[in-house]
Amino acid sequence: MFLPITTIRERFQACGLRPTRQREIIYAALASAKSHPSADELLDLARHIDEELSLATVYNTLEALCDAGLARRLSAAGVGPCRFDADVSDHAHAVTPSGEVRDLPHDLSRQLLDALPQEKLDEVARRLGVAIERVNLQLVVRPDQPPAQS
Amino acid sequence: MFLPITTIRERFQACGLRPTRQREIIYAALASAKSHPSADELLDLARHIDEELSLATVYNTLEALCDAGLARRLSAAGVGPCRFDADVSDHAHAVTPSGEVRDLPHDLSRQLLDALPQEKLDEVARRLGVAIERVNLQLVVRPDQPPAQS
DNA sequence: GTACGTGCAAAATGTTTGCATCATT
DNA sequence: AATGATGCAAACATTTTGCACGTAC
Repeated sequence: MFLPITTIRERFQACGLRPTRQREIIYAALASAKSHPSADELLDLARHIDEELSLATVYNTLEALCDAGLARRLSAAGVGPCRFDADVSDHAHAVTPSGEVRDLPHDLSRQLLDALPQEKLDEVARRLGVAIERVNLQLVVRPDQPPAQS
Repeated sequence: MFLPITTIRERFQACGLRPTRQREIIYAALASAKSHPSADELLDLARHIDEELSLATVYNTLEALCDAGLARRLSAAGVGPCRFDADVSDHAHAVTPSGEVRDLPHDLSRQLLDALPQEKLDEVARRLGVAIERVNLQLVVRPDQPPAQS
């Protein structure tokens, strides 16, 4: 469930991040969360372990993690608070109108992302005069099952 | 440059939106903007025409437009204010780390989106138990830098 | 006339910052 | 010891809301 503390420290060291207790707790909580928590939700999770943790530290830590490449900011349809993901591998998301974000099954993420022709991405880069850092694929979805209410 | 007022009114009527002066101005400004303005930027644009327009009306109108399907909310990398787009056709965006959003050339948008295999999207819908409303494709880019040599 | 839209200000929400203190190097 | 992180509160940025008034139907 939780990443071993040694793994966390190795990753921090590799990025030059100081391994403070708070950062370790926040990163462990983010990495173990199946959802993509907001800073606020992450504070709740992390406070199960350290009652004294502050929201400012959560924000500071998330920024440090994103800068270091250990986490990513997710833009959930432009509504609600920003969400975070400790899985920095290329993968696609399903977002609901209400701002929930779920991972796609990893094999499908891969198949969809691999379907994008590299030469077209290169052409975009050339025509816009930019370098493409990564591809962000979101499927905007709505639940199939009607909520038994009229 | 600007949509004819008759076109705007037709669209509003088709959606059941009351054609108020403010809404017409805001929609015309949004539709004519090549960028993807935030509510605040849109207020600046629209105030060239109506000095009295309020930010609350801009937000209310943008929500009405999005609900009516005449505009879309863009999630610009999770930073800064929400951005809006009056082009509701399927197209991809390039987003910079600073939160700027540009359209991809329309032909490339189309080619990239068409490359996603429909049967894989169907499989996602089936496996997640959702309906896919649309596909959101963003290329995270950074301005070109001199090519590195190896 | 009724229902809905507008404008203002205030509130709510989400995020960043200044600063004294504390921990890691 | 020096540098950088934490926690608190206050500031800041963004968006929503309550309400009196105005406008479209």
